[in-house]
Amino acid sequence: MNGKIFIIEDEPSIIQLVQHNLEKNGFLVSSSLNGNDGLKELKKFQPDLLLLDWMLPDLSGIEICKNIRKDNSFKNLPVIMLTAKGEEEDKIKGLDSGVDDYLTKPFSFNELMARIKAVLRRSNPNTVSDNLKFDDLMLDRIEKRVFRDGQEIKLGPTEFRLLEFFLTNPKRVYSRDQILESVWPNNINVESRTIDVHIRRLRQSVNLKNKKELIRTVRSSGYSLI
Amino acid sequence: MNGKIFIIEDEPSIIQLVQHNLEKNGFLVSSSLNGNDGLKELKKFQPDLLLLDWMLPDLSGIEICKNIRKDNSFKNLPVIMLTAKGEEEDKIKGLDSGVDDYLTKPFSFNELMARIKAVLRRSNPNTVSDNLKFDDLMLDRIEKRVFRDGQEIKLGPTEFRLLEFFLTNPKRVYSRDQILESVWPNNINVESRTIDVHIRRLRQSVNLKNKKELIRTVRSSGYSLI
DNA sequence: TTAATTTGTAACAAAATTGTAACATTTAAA
DNA sequence: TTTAAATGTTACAATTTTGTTACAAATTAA
Repeated sequence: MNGKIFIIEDEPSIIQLVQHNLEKNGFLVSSSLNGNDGLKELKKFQPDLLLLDWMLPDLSGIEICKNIRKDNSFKNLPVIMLTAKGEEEDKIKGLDSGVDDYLTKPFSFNELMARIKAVLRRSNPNTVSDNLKFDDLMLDRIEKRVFRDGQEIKLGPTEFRLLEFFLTNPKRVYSRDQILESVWPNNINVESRTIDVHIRRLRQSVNLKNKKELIRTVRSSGYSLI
Repeated sequence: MNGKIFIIEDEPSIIQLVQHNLEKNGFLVSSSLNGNDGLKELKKFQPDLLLLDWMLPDLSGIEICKNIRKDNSFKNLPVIMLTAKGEEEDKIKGLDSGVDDYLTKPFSFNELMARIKAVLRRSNPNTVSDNLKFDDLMLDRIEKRVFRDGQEIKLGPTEFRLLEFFLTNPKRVYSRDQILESVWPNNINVESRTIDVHIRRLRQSVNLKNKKELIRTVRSSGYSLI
């Protein structure tokens, strides 16, 4: 993941949280606490996407947005609007003014990330890559392929989902219940021991010869990547 | 303002000035005058941030920084590097080596304070990671791992829970009944002497050679960390 | 359709963990 | 000092947890 994201938001704690997490995800981030500063900084920063708060101390998000659209170099800058609860009735107005998406506070970072990806994929596919990497392992979510050390590994559907799940939080230990919930369809019921068998299958595929073990067993707790 | 800050800097007058002012601002501060001492003290002190001089009599700031990053319990310790004038061209190198920010001497205390705040603000959301620390011991609840002095210690499930329990209130003495209630599943019944055996096992794992005893026996009362 | 792949479970093997008893050592009190 | 209580230590059998394999049912591809 790469690309530049600019944030105009007057709540420092939100900026902090979002900025930190976006940076962890590989984005370059800059921000302003009010509209006028934001408009100036924006030109310097030349972002690929703008996160814009609805309510700002000086200008409203809408005004900023209209302002931006007047500027030729920002005609196509994607904007995601952040609105506080209770401003919902204005959503349509927001979308009319050239906003690409909106998000109601409070929101989870995952939600935000999903929107950002979706918008960026439309406007600038280069900035989004859905590859999960860990150690010498690489999982391509789009093409549904897995490589270790550059060499492709063939996985069955369940093994793929299992590995994908672990890769979203490598090193973290997941219980069998957590794994079941996240990797198996919501309605289906399988024995928790079934996981052990799939872990075994995943291990067999992933542990190419002369490669170190990738899946750690944590007795009485579950499994994790390592 | 609170938190612990460690300083490695060979100029006593700078240490004095900075330490005094930081303490006035509510920080707990400790320091060393050279790299080797610093690395040792660091482990004992478990700071939330490190101020690191670039030029030291023994190791360079860069070397120390690399050294620190190798240690699992310090992977995310924020570091602010202090460089003397004329070393500016090395700034990028400094940032590459895992430094979070730098400051060129001479600097005003206000400047330093602003950087510290900024860095801590960024790293603090990270500090919510479920790590329990005590002395040179670190327990990662997410990854289910324990480190002493940076070195991993393998524990069985019960030993892990036992240590986790003690770490939530280190130094506090717990009776065998309290330990039983909190560490063992609610329905199960075991002899209170069983705890002694598990304490013994925990001690054996945790007391790496040449390390001081971590678990204290309080006769007729129970056990605690120390 | 047939063939191939994938999936869940049972059954057994292997390994790790656990509780307890028995004995040793330390500590505090008499 | 002697004695009793508390704790340390060790060994071991029972139990729990996980690894592994085989196989039939279900699903998908050919």
